[in-house]
Amino acid sequence: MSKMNKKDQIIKTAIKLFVKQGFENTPTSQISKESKVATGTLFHHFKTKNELISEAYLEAKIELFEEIKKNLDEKDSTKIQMKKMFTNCILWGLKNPEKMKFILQFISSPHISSITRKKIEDNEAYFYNFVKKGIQEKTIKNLPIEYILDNAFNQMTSTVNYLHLTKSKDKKLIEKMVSSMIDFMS
Amino acid sequence: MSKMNKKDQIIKTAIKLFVKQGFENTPTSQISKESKVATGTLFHHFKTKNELISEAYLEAKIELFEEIKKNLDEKDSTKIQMKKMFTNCILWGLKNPEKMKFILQFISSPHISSITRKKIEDNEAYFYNFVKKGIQEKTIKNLPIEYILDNAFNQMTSTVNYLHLTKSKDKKLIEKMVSSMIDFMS
Amino acid sequence: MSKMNKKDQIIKTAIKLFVKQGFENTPTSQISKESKVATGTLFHHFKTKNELISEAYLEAKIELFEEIKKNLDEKDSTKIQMKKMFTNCILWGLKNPEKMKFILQFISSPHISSITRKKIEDNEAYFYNFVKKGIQEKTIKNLPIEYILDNAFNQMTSTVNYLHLTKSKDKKLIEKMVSSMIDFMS
Amino acid sequence: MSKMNKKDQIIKTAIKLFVKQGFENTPTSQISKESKVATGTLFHHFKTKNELISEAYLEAKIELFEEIKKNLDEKDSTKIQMKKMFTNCILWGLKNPEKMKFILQFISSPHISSITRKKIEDNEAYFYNFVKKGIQEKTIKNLPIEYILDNAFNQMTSTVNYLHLTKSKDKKLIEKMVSSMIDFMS
DNA sequence: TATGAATGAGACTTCATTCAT
DNA sequence: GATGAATGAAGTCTCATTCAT
Repeated sequence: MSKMNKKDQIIKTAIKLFVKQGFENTPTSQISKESKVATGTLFHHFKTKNELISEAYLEAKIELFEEIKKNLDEKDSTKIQMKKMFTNCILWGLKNPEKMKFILQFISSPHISSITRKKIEDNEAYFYNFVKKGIQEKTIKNLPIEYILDNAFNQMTSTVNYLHLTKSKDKKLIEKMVSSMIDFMS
Repeated sequence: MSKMNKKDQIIKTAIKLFVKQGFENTPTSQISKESKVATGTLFHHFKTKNELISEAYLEAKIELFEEIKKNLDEKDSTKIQMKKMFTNCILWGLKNPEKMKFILQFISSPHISSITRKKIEDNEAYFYNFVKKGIQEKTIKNLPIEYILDNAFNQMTSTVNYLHLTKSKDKKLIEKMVSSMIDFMS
Repeated sequence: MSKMNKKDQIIKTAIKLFVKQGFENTPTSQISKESKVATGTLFHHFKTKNELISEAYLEAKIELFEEIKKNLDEKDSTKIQMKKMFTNCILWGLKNPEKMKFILQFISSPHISSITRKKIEDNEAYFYNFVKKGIQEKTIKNLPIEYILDNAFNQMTSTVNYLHLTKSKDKKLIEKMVSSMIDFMS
Repeated sequence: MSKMNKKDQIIKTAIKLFVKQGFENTPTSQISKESKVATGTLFHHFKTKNELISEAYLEAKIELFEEIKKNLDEKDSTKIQMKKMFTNCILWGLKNPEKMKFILQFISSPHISSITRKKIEDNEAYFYNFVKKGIQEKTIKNLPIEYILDNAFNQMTSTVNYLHLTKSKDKKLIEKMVSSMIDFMS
């Protein structure tokens, strides 16, 4: 048995189930049962189901952010870094297609508390600054930063979606898609 | 007040509420109450809640398709037609932000029946052929057609979303966004 | 089977159970089961358990009021009318000791909605005016009317309680008690 | 701040909350939180929630009894002693409206253990004997002693309640009320 | 076509109490 | 004495859907 405490065990189970079934179709009873804790334990750690959803979402989103930033070298050119980030994201998305959908689902969900949104925005600051610098350098088009970020994420979603649906792992194709996204931005 | 029949009134209310609250958080009872019809009436017109959302989705999507195709001249170049379509879509989205959000929200919803999906695909054929021709002409990048279409729609969503949030009607900005999308595609 | 509709059947059962067990110890599930209706039916007629409690309370209280006013002759002297009312109340209380306790229990309950309180006050107006007239005639002591009414009800409660506990039906004793109350008031 | 120990702090908080919300609507968790002790601490001092209310009730009632007996002079006439007692009670009630309400609310609560009831009865013996003597002397009406005691307490409750609600401190009024109660008894 | 009372499975949440630390 | 995470039975309420009128 892993040495995970009950709260973490609940979050882990919740993510797994939300990803598989969507959160509206995942009763708290199922989460507690599969976490092997009592119903009361879940509500001891999370006042409401929404609070659990928020925390689970935050955890998933932070995982993705960390993944995107992996192996980034600030000495590389903006374009190369962008390429790396897109690729990181797509590869993670292909390995975790359901988690990717899960994150997408939540983007405009009323379940996410404003506190959680704030924490996510803090994590997004890194990307915000990256784009800002790119615009200043003229490597990235002078469009509103929020627009660029949102759009980039949406494009990655389409990409992962397509690759997943067609079960394609064609490296050339992925490269072409990434370069298409870079065309959009620069 | 328009002389809308009960069925249309129900669809209109449903879209409004689904967008505001999400599908799972909108009881049919609320839809019927706000439509000023009896609960039985809703189920008289739509066998199930899923059938209601499927019909609503189909209706919204077809309206959008018609709008995008408006004033298109086949004698124009592919690029000019593309520009017109993007612009048509964005303008419609700005005029109908709720419907646009609704379409976005339910793009990959498990509640939309496969029959409805099939009908939508039939309507999408026009755009599919448009892209196909563009690729043959080499005006559009040689990427999978489904990917291009999905991506294009996602980009328009981001765009409408951004413009709507910032309440911007800046024509120059819209033009830049449209040209960015065209860069992506060509 | 009685020709009572479901709503009335629910109220009747609720009063019976609230009286026997107290309302905090009476689950809505028991009420619906003993009323032979579905859980949903109870909540179709009463939005919340509190709404049911309020209506049940109102019904019991109005029954008592009607009972107190029974056989009253406005041509009688104030004292004779008072005597009749006290006696009516005590006899009803002895016949319905549980209902009497139920009413008492609720007097300052937070479960009773303000709408219900208003309706009860309307019904109490009769007694208010009776006391007012008595004070003007100098048959009743010049003390605040609300005070007199509340006190009178409390005294009747003590009386019913005592008689019930000791299982006494001693007519002489009851008469003495009534005359004691009248002494208090006049 | 007084240097109250945890047990007393719990009782004090419990009384306050029981009066405001009722027994059934006051979770032990709220009591421990507002007392700034852990949940376990509450159950360390009181085996069950019922034991807590029993102890709180006993404590409040004994405090009241002591207060009523204050400054009593056995050489005074029964009437004068009665007057003093009524006045003592009313004044205490006005100073401690919450405790007074608490006592009233739980007079016939099934949650008070029979052991506690027995202890209270022992304390009531003083008043029982006082009334008994009064009846023998013919200063007090020949009615059942328990009835007289219960009724007297109920009347004081009404009185305190009225004075508290109207925020009246009118000495003349209080005197009239006291004399009304004495009329009832003698 | 239209109505709305009736249904009952199942959802979320509460809460007194225990126990290892 | 003091702590607070853990428990799980039981409570209130929701909601898509049906059906007699």
